Amino acid sequence: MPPRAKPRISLRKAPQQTRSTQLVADILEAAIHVLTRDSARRFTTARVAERAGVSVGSLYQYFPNKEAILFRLQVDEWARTSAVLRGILADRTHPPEQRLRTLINTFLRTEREEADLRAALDDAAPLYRDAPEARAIEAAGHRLFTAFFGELMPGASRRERAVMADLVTTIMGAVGDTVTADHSDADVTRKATILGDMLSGYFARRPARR
Amino acid sequence: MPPRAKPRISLRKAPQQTRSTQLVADILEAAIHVLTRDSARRFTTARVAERAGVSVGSLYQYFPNKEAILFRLQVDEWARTSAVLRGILADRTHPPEQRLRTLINTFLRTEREEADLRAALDDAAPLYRDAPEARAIEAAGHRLFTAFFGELMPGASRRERAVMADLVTTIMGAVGDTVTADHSDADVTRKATILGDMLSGYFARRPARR
DNA sequence: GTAAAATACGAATAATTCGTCGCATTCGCC
DNA sequence: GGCGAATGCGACGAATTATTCGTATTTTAC
Repeated sequence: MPPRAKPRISLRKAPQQTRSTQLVADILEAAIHVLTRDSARRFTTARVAERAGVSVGSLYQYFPNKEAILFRLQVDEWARTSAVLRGILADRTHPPEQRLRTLINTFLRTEREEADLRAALDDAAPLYRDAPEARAIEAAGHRLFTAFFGELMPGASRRERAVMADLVTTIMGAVGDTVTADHSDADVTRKATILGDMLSGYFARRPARR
Repeated sequence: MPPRAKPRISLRKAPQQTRSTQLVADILEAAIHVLTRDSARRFTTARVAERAGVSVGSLYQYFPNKEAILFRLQVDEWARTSAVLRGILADRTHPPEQRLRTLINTFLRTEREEADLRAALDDAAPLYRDAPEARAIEAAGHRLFTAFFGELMPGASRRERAVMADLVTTIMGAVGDTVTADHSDADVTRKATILGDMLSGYFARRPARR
């Protein structure tokens, strides 16, 4: 296979004046609108530009391609979420298990709020997922958990912690994806509780080594 | 919203003569090839037809649209998998917990074998997922587990079992998705063991009622 | 052998798509 | 007020797409 030119996905140039800053903001807002009201399939530069009240040309001034817009939304989303999670995990005034439960609960609630956007972004994922910038985000999430598992799994090897971080990330992400806007508070709590029982139960009784 | 015309996704007409049966088979095989070698994004009726050594027109004789091909692949895949799982769960000569562990192990190994196709089908999912025929498959999987959980969670309400079936289906699916072709046997076993510990541990110590 | 049904073909069509380019307008600053 | 840089415009080119339809070929039934 020929060494494919990886598509750039970062901003083409940074907006300098206020009007262009606003323009970028408008585009992102419009992008969310198109993505959720229409669908990932109908996510089109023309549609986004029109909704934003901006011309396609202007859009391409700041975003090198369609994928870059999606990626930017994903970055912003992850920034919001990870800030919250990081705060919970770092709060050493509570024992690790409790922090884990709080994290699950908070995470699921966050996911419910952004359910529509998340679902659409997931559908569009194949478009931006392969970019190197996207990998960096995954890695960041992974590190977040791996560090925390140092507390939950005393004596575990780095490799063991990494495997667990992998698994927990996967599980939480998947369960988070099932939480839609029409889940009631009780539904979310139920799922969070079960998941909390499952994980903390596992950590408590974890076989010494295998 | 106008009552959208749902896209048909079933076969347009059944092949009758042997040559047409072969043609459909060729198309499906070619579809797998295109999906895995290329990608969901490049999955095109023209490309599939060319690879199958068949004309586009012939393709449309039997498949009403592109989505129908993808859906058919998904149906076949699920038929293979569910048959195996059903067999494991139904074998009452082993205790439920052991069956659960066997199921997880077998499932993950199955997933590894078909990893490429599965990943591509997942990417293409937005195209066929919303069809009513597709919902039926999900429901079938759900019933499979709900029934089994009657054994694992004696005394649990139907609703409780349904929630668990939901959760377990989600978790297994997600973990299965992480298993790629380059996972070693040891890797798969490790994941299966952890998942088995987690789930069966939970079932064993499940709080009486909440 | 022949007629009808089934099957196969593939060029043509109609829609969409992304991304660019040359030019017009506005801003920041002296 | 005026000048260069930043910004904004939107028609347009080039490419890809799904799907149809009129016609040609093959099979089946009698």
